Amino acid sequence: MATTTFALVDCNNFYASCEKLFRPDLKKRPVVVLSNNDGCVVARSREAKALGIEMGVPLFQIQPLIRRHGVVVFSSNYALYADLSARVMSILEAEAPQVEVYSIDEAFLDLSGVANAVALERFGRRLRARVQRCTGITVCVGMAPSKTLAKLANHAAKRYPATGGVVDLTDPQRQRRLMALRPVAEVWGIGRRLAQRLRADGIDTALDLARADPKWIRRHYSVVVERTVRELNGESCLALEELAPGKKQIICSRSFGQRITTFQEMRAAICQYTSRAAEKLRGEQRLAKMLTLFMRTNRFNRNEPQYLPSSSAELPLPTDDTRELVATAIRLLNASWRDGYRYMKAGIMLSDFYPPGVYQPDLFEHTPPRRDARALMSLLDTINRSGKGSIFLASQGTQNHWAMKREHLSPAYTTRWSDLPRVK
DNA sequence: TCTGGGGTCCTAGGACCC
DNA sequence: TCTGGGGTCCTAGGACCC
Repeated sequence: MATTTFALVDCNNFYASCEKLFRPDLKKRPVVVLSNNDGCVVARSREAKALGIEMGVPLFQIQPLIRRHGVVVFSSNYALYADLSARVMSILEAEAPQVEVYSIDEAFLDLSGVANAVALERFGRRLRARVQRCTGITVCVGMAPSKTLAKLANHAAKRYPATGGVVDLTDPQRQRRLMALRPVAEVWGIGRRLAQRLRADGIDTALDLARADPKWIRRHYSVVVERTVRELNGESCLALEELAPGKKQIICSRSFGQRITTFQEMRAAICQYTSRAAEKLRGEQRLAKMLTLFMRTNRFNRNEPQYLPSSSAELPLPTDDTRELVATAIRLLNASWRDGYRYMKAGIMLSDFYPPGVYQPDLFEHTPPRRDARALMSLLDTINRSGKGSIFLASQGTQNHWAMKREHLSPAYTTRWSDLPRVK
């Protein structure tokens, strides 16, 4: 049997690179991209990393650094990143027979067809050059017999410039040499908590983990960590998944640009989130039977009274009708709202999904579905997708001063005609 | 003053059934 | 009055990922 070879292709500093793409003047400048609400740093260019700006750090904590070094700051512009991501992925799909799009900036490839090490390395370099030429985005490529090792190979490709951004880790000797150098926390699937426990057990490097007894690991940790051990030893336990499995839940939640203190504002926000979630649900072609609502005060402020209610309701029948879902959300809100708190964040979650037409109601559930619902909802989605304007329920409100803060937003260079970059 | 959003999987414990 | 053991389903919480 031929062994499998996976490649992990990962875009370098993806969001920051996207922003730089249309601003050649920023080529050598440190650039950071912020989370929603301009809260935290979620992407840094190479120059920004060199300044010691950490992933996830709140913006206000690095203001002095930003001023001192002239760091250029962007709000996140998902329309831009999603569009560039699609371009990168389409190139990968043209070059490899099987591709799993793992996230917005990375994909696993099945390279089992590529015969030997020389060919693998050449394949990686060609792929990298092609993505660079066609999109302007730089990627790194790691190749190995399991996904976990391919991840590790990719890290090495990023960390060691001498590799030219491509690492073939199919050779077991080479795997061990690299694993001896890398801390266990860098292994895919080992987060902060597990790394801490593993270190207490004397497992410091990736190689220490690879050499641990899988049975012992299973007993003291979990089947997940056991699988990681096997993967580090070149045994592929995680298959390539070309078709994304259907979602099991849909969440729509946001922190507010300004704290919410009134019921009216909260109701408008909840209506908006629920409408958006219903839209996503219809996009998945599913009906939901369960809706959960949650609200949060600011957990970072210890001097403030805290309130974090969360409640769920079952719909009489699975539905994707915005009006029914909004009515249910409002019912939950009425029950859990308390005056006197400064709410920082709220959200709703849809779960317990059914494909249309299969749900078997019992004898006593006979609320007839609204007959016009299907047509109305699909009309709503068509209009809102057309880009010519949008329609929404009046309850969503029109004056949302709590809306998301995006003070450093770049233009929609690739998805809006009026924002097309001009060449002078 | 200012701290993201959207997901998945596993496990332990309780309820319930035979 | 004595009072088992095993299976399944559900949920909450924890851990991880990007």
